[in-house]
Amino acid sequence: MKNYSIVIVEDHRLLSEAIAGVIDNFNQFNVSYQCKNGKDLIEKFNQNRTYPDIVLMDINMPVMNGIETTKWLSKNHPEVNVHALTVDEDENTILKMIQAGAKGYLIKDIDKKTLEIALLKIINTGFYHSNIAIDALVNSVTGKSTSKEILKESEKEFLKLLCTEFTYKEIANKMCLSPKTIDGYRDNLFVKLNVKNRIGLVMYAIKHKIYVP
Amino acid sequence: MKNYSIVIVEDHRLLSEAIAGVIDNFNQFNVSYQCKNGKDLIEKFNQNRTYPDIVLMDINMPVMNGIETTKWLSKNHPEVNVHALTVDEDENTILKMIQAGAKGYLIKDIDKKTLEIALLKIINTGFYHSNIAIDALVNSVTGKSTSKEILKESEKEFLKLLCTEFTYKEIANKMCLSPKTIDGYRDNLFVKLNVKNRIGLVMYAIKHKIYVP
DNA sequence: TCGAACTACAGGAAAAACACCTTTTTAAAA
DNA sequence: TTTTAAAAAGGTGTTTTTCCTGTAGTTCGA
Repeated sequence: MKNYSIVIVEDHRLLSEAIAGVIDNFNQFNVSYQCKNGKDLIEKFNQNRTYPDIVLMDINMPVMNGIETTKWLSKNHPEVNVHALTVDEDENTILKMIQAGAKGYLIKDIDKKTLEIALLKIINTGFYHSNIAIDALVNSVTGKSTSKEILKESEKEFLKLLCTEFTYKEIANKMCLSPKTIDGYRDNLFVKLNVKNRIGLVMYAIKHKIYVP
Repeated sequence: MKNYSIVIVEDHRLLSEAIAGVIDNFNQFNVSYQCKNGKDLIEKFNQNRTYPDIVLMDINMPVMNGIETTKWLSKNHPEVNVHALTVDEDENTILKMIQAGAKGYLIKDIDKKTLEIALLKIINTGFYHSNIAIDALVNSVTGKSTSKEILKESEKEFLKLLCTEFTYKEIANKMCLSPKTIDGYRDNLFVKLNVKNRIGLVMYAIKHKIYVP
């Protein structure tokens, strides 16, 4: 029976070690090494000449996050199975990871047995998705998707300012635009993001990590 | 050499099992059982007649959170060492846990070795705190504390509703109060929390985890 | 080169939010 | 029972936000 190697990319050390411990107990799998973030992973990849079968990737990390790292891996080591392992992300993040090349999406709220089954399925079929990821995919296909990449830079900039105590007039000033243009930005976003007022926009910005409180 | 028993209270199954795995490898410690939340813990405590030496407690959990559970333990089983084990909480939450009776505060970003050292220190001295907890304590003593317990329940309830797209009139309805009373609540909070508008209140609520997006 | 689509911007009106100040209720203390 | 303080509610006026509709300039592809 072949032994498959796994690399964990996760910034919380205890969690990382703990998951490694769980996986090392599976008899078909072993953890080669652990990385604190994407940059760390790239360094280790560049100095080793042997690559793992599966990379388990956290999404929120300092220095270099899961999405960027996954993109790098898809480009430079497409033979490696990247799988997201995270707590509770929104649909958008899940889709971004999948677009970036992740072959699967696991939520951390699974038990040992399920993790083992998931890893085996990844090896055999190339993918495994927790239900939440399936939902996101279905929604994106059926067009119910919350939003793909509809936001322009100026709108993101605007959303960030919305999350402060500035009035629209002040925001217009900061962005060097007429207050009436700002009105337009806002009204567009109301329709695009399907919210009724500024609070709705603020919540959107926070949930999608455009503004981090 | 005595063997100390530990109970883990943590809602994410994988994480919970993983930590349990790490701890079971320490030769002076073993995990008696794991609980999904505070309610679960109380049930297990009530049916067992033997209690653990240490309880490792997550703070954010559904059903019954870490603070409430810690209060219950301090009252009903003061001989049990409760220790918070969590990711990154604000000063307020740390202080609340300590007030509730937690003997220590560990951040999840520690490595295996440190966890073992921490557990030993807990057994021997009764406490262990990650640096972040020390900071919070020092700040609270030196009066720099962000905010103690200035908010009443009704105000927290109001803050939660503020974070939605409801208008003040609708909020008044939900709270069964006159819109004018709601105006008063808002104006009070503006002064108390030193913000200018609803956005400021929303940000306060989020930063202090009164509302979780 | 024509029009479709997009961006910046305006006017105006109605609704909601904000400010300030007063009065009534309620509940507890003296 | 009177006093007092806090909570709830009312009045009035200003500012900001929201909602419409509409125009001028630009870009870009057919």
